[in-house]
Amino acid sequence: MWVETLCQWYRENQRDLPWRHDRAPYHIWLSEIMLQQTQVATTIDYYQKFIEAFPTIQSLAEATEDDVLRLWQGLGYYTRARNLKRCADVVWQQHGGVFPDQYHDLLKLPGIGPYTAGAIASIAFDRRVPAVDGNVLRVYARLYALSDDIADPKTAKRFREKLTPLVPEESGVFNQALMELGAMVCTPQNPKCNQCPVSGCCKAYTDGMETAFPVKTKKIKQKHLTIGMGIIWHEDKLLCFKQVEGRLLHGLWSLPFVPDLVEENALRTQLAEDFQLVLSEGRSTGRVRHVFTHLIWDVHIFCFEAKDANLIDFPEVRWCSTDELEALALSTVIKKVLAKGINLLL
DNA sequence: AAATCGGGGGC
DNA sequence: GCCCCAGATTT
Repeated sequence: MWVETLCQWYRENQRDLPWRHDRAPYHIWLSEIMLQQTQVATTIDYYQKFIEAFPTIQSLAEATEDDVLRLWQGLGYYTRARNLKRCADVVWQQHGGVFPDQYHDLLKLPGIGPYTAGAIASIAFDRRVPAVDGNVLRVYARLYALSDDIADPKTAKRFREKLTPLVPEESGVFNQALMELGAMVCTPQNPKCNQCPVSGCCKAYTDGMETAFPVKTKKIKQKHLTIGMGIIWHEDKLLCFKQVEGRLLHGLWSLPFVPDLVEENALRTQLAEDFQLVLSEGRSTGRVRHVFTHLIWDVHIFCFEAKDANLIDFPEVRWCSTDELEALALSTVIKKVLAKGINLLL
C-alpha cells in the first residue's frame, strides 16, 4: 500500500510553512480559508499579516468587516473574507470561542465546505476524514488511473467516499501528504514521476499513461467588457464609493465607472447624472486590462474635475485624498487604474 | 448542473 | 495565450 509510504515521505520532505508550526484550530482554519483556490506562495504574507493583526479568534470577532477586507485586499475571492468574519462571529458567540471538532459541525460554518471541514477536522483534531482538493483529485485519479471527470462535483464526492476507509490514524499527515505530493511532485503538467515516492503503486505511471490523467472537461470562456472609469477630482480629493451588495467586488471601494461607455462625452454625461455633478471635459489618461475569473475588463480611464463638492444623498460615497484612499480596501483593478491614471502607487 | 467569484504563477 | 491553484455558495 502507498498510504504509509506517502506519509513517511511527507514527514521527511514537507515544506516549512507558517501554519504548520502548531495545530491550533484557529491557525489551521485561517490558513485553509486563505488557501482556497490560492497558491501557497501567495498566501504566506497574508497569513502572517492576519495573525499579527488578529492573533486570536476573539480579536477577529471584535474587528469590523472593513478591517478584514482591508487586510484581504489583493488576495481575491472577497466572499472568503466576509465569510471569515461571519465564521469568527459564530464561533465566538455560539461556540464560546472554541472551534467544533467534528466534520459535520465544521461544515455548518460560513465559508467551510467539504474540503475545508475535512482539512480542519483531520489536521487540527485527528478526525479520520479525507480532505479532497484539486491536488487530491489529480493525485488520486492518477494513482488508480481513473477517468472520472474531476471538473464534475460528483467526482469529489465519490473520491471522498473511496478515500475514507484509507485514512490512517494520522489523518492530518495523510491529507497534507496527498496535497503536498500534488503541489510538489504530482503536478498538473510535467509530473516528476521519477521523484515520486509512490510511483510504484501508481497505475497511471506503471501503465505509462501518467499524462492521460486526470480527465477534466469544462473550460469557461471569459466575457469581454469595456468600462469607462472616471478619476474625478475636486481640489485635492477624488470621488470614490463602496460597491454595493450584489455587484462584483462588493464591500470594496471603487472609482466611478460605466460599462460599455468609453467615449469621453457619453461617459461624462452619465457620470454627471449618476453622481449629480457638473464635470469639466475629461482627459484620457490611458487604459487598463484586467482579467477576472469569468470576465475581462478593458478599462478606459478619464480624468475629470468637479465644479462643486456636493454629493448625492447616498451612503458610502466620498471625496478622498490619496492618503485616505490608501486606508480603504481597494481591489487590484482599481489600484492599477490609480497607478496609470494619476501615477499613484498604493 | 451551471454560474459566480480574484489574482497570481508557470509554461 | 492557457491552465491551475489546499473551493464555497448561489441560482
